[in-house]
Amino acid sequence: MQLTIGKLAAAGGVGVETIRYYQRRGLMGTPARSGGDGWGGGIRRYDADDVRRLKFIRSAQASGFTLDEISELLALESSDDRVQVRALARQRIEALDEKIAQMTETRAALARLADQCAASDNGPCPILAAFDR
Amino acid sequence: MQLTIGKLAAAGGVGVETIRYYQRRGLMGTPARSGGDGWGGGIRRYDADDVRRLKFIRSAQASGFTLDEISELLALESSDDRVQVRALARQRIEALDEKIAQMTETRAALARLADQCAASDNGPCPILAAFDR
DNA sequence: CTTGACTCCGTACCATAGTACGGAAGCTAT
DNA sequence: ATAGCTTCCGTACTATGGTACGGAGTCAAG
Repeated sequence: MQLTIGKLAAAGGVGVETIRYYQRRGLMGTPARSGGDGWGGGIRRYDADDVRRLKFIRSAQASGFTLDEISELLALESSDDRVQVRALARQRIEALDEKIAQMTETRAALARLADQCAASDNGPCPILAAFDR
Repeated sequence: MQLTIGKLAAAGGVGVETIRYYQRRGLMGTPARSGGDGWGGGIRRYDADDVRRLKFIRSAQASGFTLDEISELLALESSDDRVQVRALARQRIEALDEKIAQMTETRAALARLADQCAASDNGPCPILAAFDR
């Protein structure tokens, strides 16, 4: 499978400029522009690994990791330091657990708000009160 | 309870500049600078409601809402439109549920990674593979 | 009644994560 | 072989959420 940057971007659901931005940030490599003969020349070609890498970046990002944190994670891909990898993974799991807990709390507060707002029929809905624990 | 902006900021765990930024954004009001006589004059005073509002902003923010979304939520505080309030609350709950699900998935992938990395003893840890569903 | 901390306000600057622009060169279908 | 889409690359601009700065005014304590 050989992809142009446009196809890669489409496969990952991002814009071409985003790929180029990730390359500048060092999150993705820039493949050699496979020279004049046979196939391609002047234009860079991407493969399934690049698609996987891109999808990884997007899902990590959707989970609240910054690009710097994702870089760190990706750097371990080519490292042999299993201790480091496990440590970082656990650290990130903890961070996620905290965020999930926070979100779950906010979710409960919003549910409370909707309930209280459905219950009474006069006066404004107690939005701030719903968040007072 | 009468607070200066500095105390309010401390109570909410933010910097003074952050409060002023929220005021500019319309997330918090700027109380009148209670004039020359009796108490205060030239300096604005805040109260417990402001602290509550500030804490609300911080927790909504920690749950991934943008300041614009928080504005929208806060605008309902003084509104009588219960239908609107409930609709918005439910919409936000759905958004949170999606984010929580995404994070839970990423958490599982990271746990998989830590496991696999602990299991085998040679070669690099399969970071990207751990995210291949 | 002065000193030193805090407030007020405008304006400028910062990091993060892109998005847009524009010219030159490459590729593809007719 | 040429029109027309893509790629390549540098540079510039955007939005979000602050943070910093500087000068003037205010307040509480000694």
